[in-house]
Amino acid sequence: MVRRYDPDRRQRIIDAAIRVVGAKGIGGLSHRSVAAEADVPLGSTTYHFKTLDELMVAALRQANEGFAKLVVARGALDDPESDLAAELAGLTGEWLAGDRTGVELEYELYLAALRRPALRPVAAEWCQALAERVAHRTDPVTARALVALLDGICLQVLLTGAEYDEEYARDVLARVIP
Amino acid sequence: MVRRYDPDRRQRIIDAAIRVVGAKGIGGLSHRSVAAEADVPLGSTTYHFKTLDELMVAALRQANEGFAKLVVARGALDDPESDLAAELAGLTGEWLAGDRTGVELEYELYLAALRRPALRPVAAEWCQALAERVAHRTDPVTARALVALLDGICLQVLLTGAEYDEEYARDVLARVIP
DNA sequence: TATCGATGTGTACGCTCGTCCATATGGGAT
DNA sequence: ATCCCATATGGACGAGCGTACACATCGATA
Repeated sequence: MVRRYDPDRRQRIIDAAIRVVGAKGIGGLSHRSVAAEADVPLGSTTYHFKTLDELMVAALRQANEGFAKLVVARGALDDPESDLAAELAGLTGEWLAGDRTGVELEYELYLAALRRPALRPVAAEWCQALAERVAHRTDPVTARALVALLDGICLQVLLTGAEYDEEYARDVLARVIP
Repeated sequence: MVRRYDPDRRQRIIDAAIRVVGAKGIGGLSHRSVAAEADVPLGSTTYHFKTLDELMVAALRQANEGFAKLVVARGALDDPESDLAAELAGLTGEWLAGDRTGVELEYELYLAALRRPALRPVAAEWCQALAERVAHRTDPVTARALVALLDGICLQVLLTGAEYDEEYARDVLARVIP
């Protein structure tokens, strides 16, 4: 009963949900775990998000924006003269080098989307947004392939625990570009 | 109390687990759901598989063999004169065209392994087995890239619900091969 | 045939979960 | 100043869960 008026409650719940997914995975996401992480009563999470899907969509959509911000902040893909393969490889390297939470969360989204139709649009948004951005520098078919290859490379890194090899990534990405 | 002696009990439980994962996803896998699917009492699943991880590993490892069988049955990747990109694209097409259960299960495994260390080796087995097989026809670096690209393409198909475009796959795969 | 260990069975415990709801509160519209 | 409704709260409910355990059964071995 400490905080009866809390205008940012909803946002804080979303932030807490992202932390929970980062720490315990999507499987660990529950109204209760989020409520505890956000330090709000259970009823508060169920009030703002009637269903778990609703909460997941909100959290993962916000997480997507995090990656988009990295792209913009890096100014990547803007310079038409730059080496596209190197840009993508570097961008991915930066992404993987930073807080892995965001990366893992992104691919957990993929997993969840396979089974939860509610998440499909969010997953589609993410890869389409990147593909469209890349398409400015090449043709749509190549852009799609580049995104697919990057997905595969990231997955291999996450699954095998191997170091991300930026040079390797740049090399094989370059092969895809006609 | 119908069947007191049941030598194939363990195998039937594994088969049931695969069906459960196919139908409800890894999240729907539980001792109870598998017991119901296999038509055995709860205690039977906990007897043969002390933990859920143990059951999942057994089920997913068996599922992996399914794909390997497809590769062998098709005789793919054997003829050194054939078009490697076309072989891979065709193999993937056949895989995606058949019972989607196996495909979805494979990627659920992939992504579940992100959070469950027990599954990492099984996931690694799968992609390494394919990569090694492909490596017979090209160099290891290229093989790894081909597998990554295939993973990305499959994910895009599964997530967007789009048709698998074998021609497109063959094209971009060919670009990766030096 | 007697015995033993592997296998099968049923149940119970304690936990977390999603969901729902009656009630309290207070900011903003009137 | 008053009232209304969005917001906040805490608890209750039933379901499903993993796990553990005592007991039953049976094949194999001695």
